[in-house]
Amino acid sequence: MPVKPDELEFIEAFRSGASVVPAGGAVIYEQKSNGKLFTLYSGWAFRYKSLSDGRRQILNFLLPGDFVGLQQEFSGGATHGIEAISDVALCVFPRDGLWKLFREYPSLGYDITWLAARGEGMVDDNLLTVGRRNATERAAMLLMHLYRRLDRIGLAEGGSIEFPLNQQHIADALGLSLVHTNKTLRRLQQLGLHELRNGRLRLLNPRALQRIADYYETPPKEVPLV
Amino acid sequence: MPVKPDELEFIEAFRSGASVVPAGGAVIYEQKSNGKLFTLYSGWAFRYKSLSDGRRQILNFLLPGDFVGLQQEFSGGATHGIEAISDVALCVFPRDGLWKLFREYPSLGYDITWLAARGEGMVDDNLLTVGRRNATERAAMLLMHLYRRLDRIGLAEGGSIEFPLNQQHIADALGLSLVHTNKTLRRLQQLGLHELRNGRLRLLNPRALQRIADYYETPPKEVPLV
DNA sequence: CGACATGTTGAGATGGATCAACACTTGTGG
DNA sequence: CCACAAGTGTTGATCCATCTCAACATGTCG
Repeated sequence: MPVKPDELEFIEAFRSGASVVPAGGAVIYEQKSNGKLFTLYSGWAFRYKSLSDGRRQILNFLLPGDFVGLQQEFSGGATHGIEAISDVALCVFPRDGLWKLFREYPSLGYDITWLAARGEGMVDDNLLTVGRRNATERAAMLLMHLYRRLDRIGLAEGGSIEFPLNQQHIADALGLSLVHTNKTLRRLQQLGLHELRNGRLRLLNPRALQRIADYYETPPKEVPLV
Repeated sequence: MPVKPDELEFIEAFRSGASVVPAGGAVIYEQKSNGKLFTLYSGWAFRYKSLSDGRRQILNFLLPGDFVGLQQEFSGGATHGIEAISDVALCVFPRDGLWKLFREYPSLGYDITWLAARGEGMVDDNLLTVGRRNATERAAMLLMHLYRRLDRIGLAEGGSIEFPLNQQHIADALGLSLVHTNKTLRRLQQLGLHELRNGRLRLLNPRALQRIADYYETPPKEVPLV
């Protein structure tokens, strides 16, 4: 979506810098929040929460254009971590400038709210998946969902996308064990529904996948960029 | 939290009216969004999503002071329903006035973003619960969580709260079957951890419940009211 | 009184967890 | 160059938490 020049200027001034986090590194730690807001420029990351005995749940995946950090800002202590999956480039904003942004550029505040609401919508979807879909449906859901998101931001090339997740990531996102995740993915692959090789994902039968997942395309909407 | 008089005035003008929905009624339907935003004045409700074969997942419970409708506003079609549990009183805002609100009263826009982010934080918690906690832990979590929320808004009286949920609601919130939910709650009750009678919930051993759920109090934060 | 929603309990079935190997790749140091 | 450790993916065997099916109890409301 287009941004007005003066807004862009303010964003430039607002941001406190860019930053790069290597694959596997922590963008923010689960315990202590660091007072920052981020926009993801490139690479993959994920938000997660974990229990004290180590069980971990991935809340959602972050792709280029995604905005994060608001929950940290507003929810008291109950917080989440963010970890890079591939090398990641970030635009960093100081959190305490947020109010100034709302006051001086309400349109940007509106966009940020938009992005936050969209993020919540994605977590809603994941909660439905984890709460009510079985393992096969969950896996199909994940593949469809990620492919569509990448496709929508123009990162699908020749019917396949970069796919840097390992099976542990997938298991933690779907609320399944690692072993069962492996067996489930394997089954889908042997049914010829998808192909996962050399870090790229190709959907061989998207129609079947969306039917299994009971997950149908919704009309795309323009997304603002902050 | 205090609201400035002129803000209050704008809110009064902004809202398109109050509304009442009887217990069991739909506030908004899952399929068609109705272009409205709500603040819950009194009563209990819940947001949910369901699969086409009827499996249903409750995303979160809505209590007095909660604000809803943003996800509808921003996410394309993928939407949720809202249903009243007890009789519910609502303050209704027209959705298309939202931009005007951001522009003219950035502080209110900021508050709304706050509330939206807080809502997302709650869904994050539920996703961790459903994805990684077992049945006993989930039930303990739900009881603690709801008790604390009611307590924080001053609706706990004499160590107990109103509790209008039936076991089907609890099952749909926890991602469990109805039967297993019943057995799990029964076990907790027989261990003397809580008491559930005449539509009221009393926590007899909150320390044990929070230990089971691995869910500890976070420092409360002031919440804006819109 | 019967119809209906809700809660309770038992028996049996099963999807997914856990445990245990093993294969393959990559990077590291000797 | 090889030896080795570490990370990742794969597969089989077994276990158990939860689901499903089925029955019955209770209360409410017409």
